[in-house]
Amino acid sequence: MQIINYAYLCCCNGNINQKKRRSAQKMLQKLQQLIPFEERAVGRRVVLLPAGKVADSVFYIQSGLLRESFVEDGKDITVQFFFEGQAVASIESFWNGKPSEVAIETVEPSVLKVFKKADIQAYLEQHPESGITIAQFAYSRMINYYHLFLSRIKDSPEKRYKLLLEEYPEMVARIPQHYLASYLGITPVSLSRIRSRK
Amino acid sequence: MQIINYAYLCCCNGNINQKKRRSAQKMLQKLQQLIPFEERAVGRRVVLLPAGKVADSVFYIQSGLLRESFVEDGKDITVQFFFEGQAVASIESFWNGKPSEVAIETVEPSVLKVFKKADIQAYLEQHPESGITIAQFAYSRMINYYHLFLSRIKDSPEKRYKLLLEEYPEMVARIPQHYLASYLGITPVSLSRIRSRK
DNA sequence: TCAAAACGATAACATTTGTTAATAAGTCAC
DNA sequence: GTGACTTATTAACAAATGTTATCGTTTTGA
Repeated sequence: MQIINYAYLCCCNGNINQKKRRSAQKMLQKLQQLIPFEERAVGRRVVLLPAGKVADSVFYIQSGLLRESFVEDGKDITVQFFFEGQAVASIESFWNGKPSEVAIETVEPSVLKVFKKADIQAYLEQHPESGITIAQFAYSRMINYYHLFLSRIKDSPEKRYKLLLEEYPEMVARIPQHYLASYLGITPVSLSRIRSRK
Repeated sequence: MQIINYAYLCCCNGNINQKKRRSAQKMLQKLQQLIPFEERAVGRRVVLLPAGKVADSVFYIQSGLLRESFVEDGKDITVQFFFEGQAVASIESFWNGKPSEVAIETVEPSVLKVFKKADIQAYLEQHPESGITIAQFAYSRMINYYHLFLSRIKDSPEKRYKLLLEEYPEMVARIPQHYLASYLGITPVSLSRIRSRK
């Protein structure tokens, strides 16, 4: 059971539906009794993990809104958003111990539960079946990025905005437009135009 | 050792450098002594796995050139190319047993070694340490898609073409231009223009 | 070998997005 | 509250790409 928990802890980021999110939250509640964590309240626009730093924590979002981003040619690009009930880490950095290519920061003031890598590792060592855990985690993350990838290359920015509006209206309503634009791969000006032409 | 082999069998797709490819090929040679396979010679434009079908094979490319693609709004979009010495499967379908979102087909006439899922599973069952194997496989695939994803959202089509020309000139030389265009996310007409203006 | 198909270049025009700038409304911190 | 900053809209123009079509050339497959 803990195996699934951990898979969810690290996997349930990305745009997931209500059912999946509730399921993941249940799992994460149990997990919080197994691995120690520290609660942390932060304001908006606080950088939790700067690009270039090695990730040593997983952030569970009690309340608030986070985003994963990077800067290329002076442009700020948003990769994903994360909401309450989800868990976030710069996964490649977290597992490799390499500097993160992406930054993680708050969009809104947030309350987080911070799990340290050392504590997670200690837990995994006590549970040898964690081999399956890691596989599930890595696999789910792969699927997540795969779908993000496909959505970017399949559709025009305009179509992607419309799909987002249909499927995740709460995202569109809540996320500042210039972040949404960088997530859609366009400029804020262009997003404003798309919105205005119906 | 077999663990790493299998990881490579499934991971060494994507644009990898010469060193990595040689290493992977060595691994795959050993692997061919462990898991039964069938050799298959096919012409160009042969669909090995149609979109919608469940993947039950991994294709090792003895010679030739394959591509992974899907059709959206009547447009044919190339996700990745695969060359000799690489192994290919529609990974999500292969592991989930779900219908594949993508098709796999030959670009050039190719000679393939076909490993059946049942044979791979039988091998994994005989080697309980395969837990690590699957993790490595899934993780590597994730990194692969992650970087494909980042390259798509970071750079303009023109910049991506130039980078491809610098890093993988053999790809540009060998792959028909209209496939390259769909890989870069543009029309053949637009690629032709980019090439002509320098 | 030869007809059909595939491929790539080019042109003309439409559409979309980027860029820069001005403006107005909203928010935050003091 | 108030001034500074942030955010979103709109306009005008530039740049890039899409769309459609034509035209040689090459390749393919029978």
